[in-house]
Amino acid sequence: MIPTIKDVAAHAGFSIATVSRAINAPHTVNPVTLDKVRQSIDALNFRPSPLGRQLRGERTRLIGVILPTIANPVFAECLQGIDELASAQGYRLMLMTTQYDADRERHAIETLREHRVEGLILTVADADTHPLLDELDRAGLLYVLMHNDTVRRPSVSVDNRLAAFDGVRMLIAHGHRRILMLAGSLAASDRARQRHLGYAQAMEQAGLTPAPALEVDFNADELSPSVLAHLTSGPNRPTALFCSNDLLAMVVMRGLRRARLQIPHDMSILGFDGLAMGELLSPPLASVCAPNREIGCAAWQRLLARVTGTYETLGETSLTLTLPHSLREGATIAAISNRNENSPTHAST
Amino acid sequence: MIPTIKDVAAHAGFSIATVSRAINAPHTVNPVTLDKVRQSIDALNFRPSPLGRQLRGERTRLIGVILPTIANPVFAECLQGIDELASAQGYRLMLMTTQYDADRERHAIETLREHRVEGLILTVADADTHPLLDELDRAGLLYVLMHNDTVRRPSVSVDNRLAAFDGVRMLIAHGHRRILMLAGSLAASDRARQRHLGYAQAMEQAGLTPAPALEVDFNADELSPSVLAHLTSGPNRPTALFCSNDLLAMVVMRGLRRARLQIPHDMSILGFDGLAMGELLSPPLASVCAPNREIGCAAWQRLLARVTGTYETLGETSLTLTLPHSLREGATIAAISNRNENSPTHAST
DNA sequence: GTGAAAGCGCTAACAG
DNA sequence: CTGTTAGCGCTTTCAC
Repeated sequence: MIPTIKDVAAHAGFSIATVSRAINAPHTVNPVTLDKVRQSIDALNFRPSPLGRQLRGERTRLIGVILPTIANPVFAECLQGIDELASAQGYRLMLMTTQYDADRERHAIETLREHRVEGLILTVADADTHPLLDELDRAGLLYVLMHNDTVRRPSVSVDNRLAAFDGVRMLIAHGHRRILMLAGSLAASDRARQRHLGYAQAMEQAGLTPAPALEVDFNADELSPSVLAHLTSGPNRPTALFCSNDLLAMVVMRGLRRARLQIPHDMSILGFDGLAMGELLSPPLASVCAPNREIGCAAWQRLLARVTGTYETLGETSLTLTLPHSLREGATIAAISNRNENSPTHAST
Repeated sequence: MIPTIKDVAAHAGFSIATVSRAINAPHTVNPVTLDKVRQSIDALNFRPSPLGRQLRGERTRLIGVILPTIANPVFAECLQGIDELASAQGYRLMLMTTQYDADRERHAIETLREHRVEGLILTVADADTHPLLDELDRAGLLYVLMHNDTVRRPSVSVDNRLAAFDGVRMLIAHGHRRILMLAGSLAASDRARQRHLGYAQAMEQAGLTPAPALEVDFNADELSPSVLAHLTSGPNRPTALFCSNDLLAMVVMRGLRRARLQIPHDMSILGFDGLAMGELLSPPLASVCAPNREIGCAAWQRLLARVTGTYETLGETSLTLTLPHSLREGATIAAISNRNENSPTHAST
């Protein structure tokens, strides 16, 4: 059905070796022959099978991508960056998602290794303590992490601690003093830790007391009563929330609205990620922005450099690449004045 | 580096054939032998190379997925559905995006064919007139379309015409009479056409005059002056907008807000797609909802059924599968009363 | 400049 | 029950 090199050889009246050469080393074959072979190739619409090549020990031009989920646009944005460069450079992507599940991560890596991917671009929960990454190191399978905040492994990320620090300082600059950090419930990720660290440092620098991150169930329709109590009751209720990612911020905002709190009047919100979509919200979501697409692109470039052995020419010495973050001052942050901070709308209705 | 079946054979002291049998037909080999072989497999951490199998003419267990983009969550949601079933059933996904570009579509299909994918799941702009799909038919490469609205080719979709019809009737039921449809600028897609048809039918059935779809530049930060003029000026300005997809609706809403229009007070908005994210917006986006994830799942099932030749057992006779749509009555739609519909906020300020 | 042949990892006859 | 062998599509010596 699909023509093979044999069919071309037969059609052109030459051996398969000549056809192969015509494809891979045109200058080594007689121009007349070359022309005939090329005509046969066109006539049969032949494309060499990567399978044959791969088996022969050639490069597979296959890169594995392992992401927690693509439901979160952060990862979709990274993937866009990777995909763009990959397809432009003639590489294929094999995609697997894990939902942060260790079994699925293991399975994904195994599967992709079987397929002889030349390298892996991935995001895991916690890079430093991830046993599978040690295995990859041992097995010599090249990889680059995205968003994982580690200095021990090849990775591309923002400085999560510093970025969170800057974000929370912005909240403080707007007059907020009681600021709480919210995190997803399965959030034992390295970056969530770093972000909390940055939060704590910003608080302490301003003479404020940081609190542990409050865990929020990502998938629930409403905020849990206990969380809601934390956020709304008492004179010590927070005036601003720093959410460990934008999607969480959106979920939290919905929960607050349902509890009749107005944003930003009754509560300011700062997210993290800088989802493109955040700018479309009303009010536009303030966020600590990571250049997600660029992170994908950079991860690709670094992986490819290592795969092709041209890593040194990149002029990079360190294992990790830290891309600059930025702050999006969306309208979900209100400046606060001391006199009205304790009288939320819902209390007065 | 990576162990082959030979290494296992040598390690276990049997022939490669026995090893192969131990893997693929354990019952045909002596239990004692089987045990030894399995120990060697574990010891060497051997996993059979799909390459060898594929080359041998076995099934590749590889499915190609071609999407316009993953920046639009509609497609990300579909992909989630596909991925979930695929990985559960031991298939691998090869993903390529096209941005609706014909060259990239061609290239994606070629590439995936070279890799001997067993089938293709894809979304194109216009399925009926797409020459590449005819080629696939001719070449015997199985595929299933998602979201494309056609009866001529295997596809899974909602009834876009009917869904739009229902959506616009909802707008009419809320008292709207001047309803405009907005579409993305490169929107010569089959589903956009069907959605406009549904819009037009709903309008006519209510004795109203449908207008051609107004094209909006998706990527611009602001709505163009000419579009804005259409939407805001004169006594005949629309009171409701039917946007051909949710992302467009979000862009349009931002544009309207920047023009100082309040939603839904000054303008009601209805989207199409039912993005999960829409419910997180404020106000929650009203939308004609397609079950995107289920569309992905169904496309997978149908493709797999055709690939494995069990299509008949699905009990389906028609080429296309139409999944039910639903209406999400978000707060972006206001009921309208005739007396105030001509005095938008911005005119009175 | 071209062809014959080996071999990549694996499965499937076919022998024994 | 197990081993030998051919061959999947391709590249690459090695002869000619």
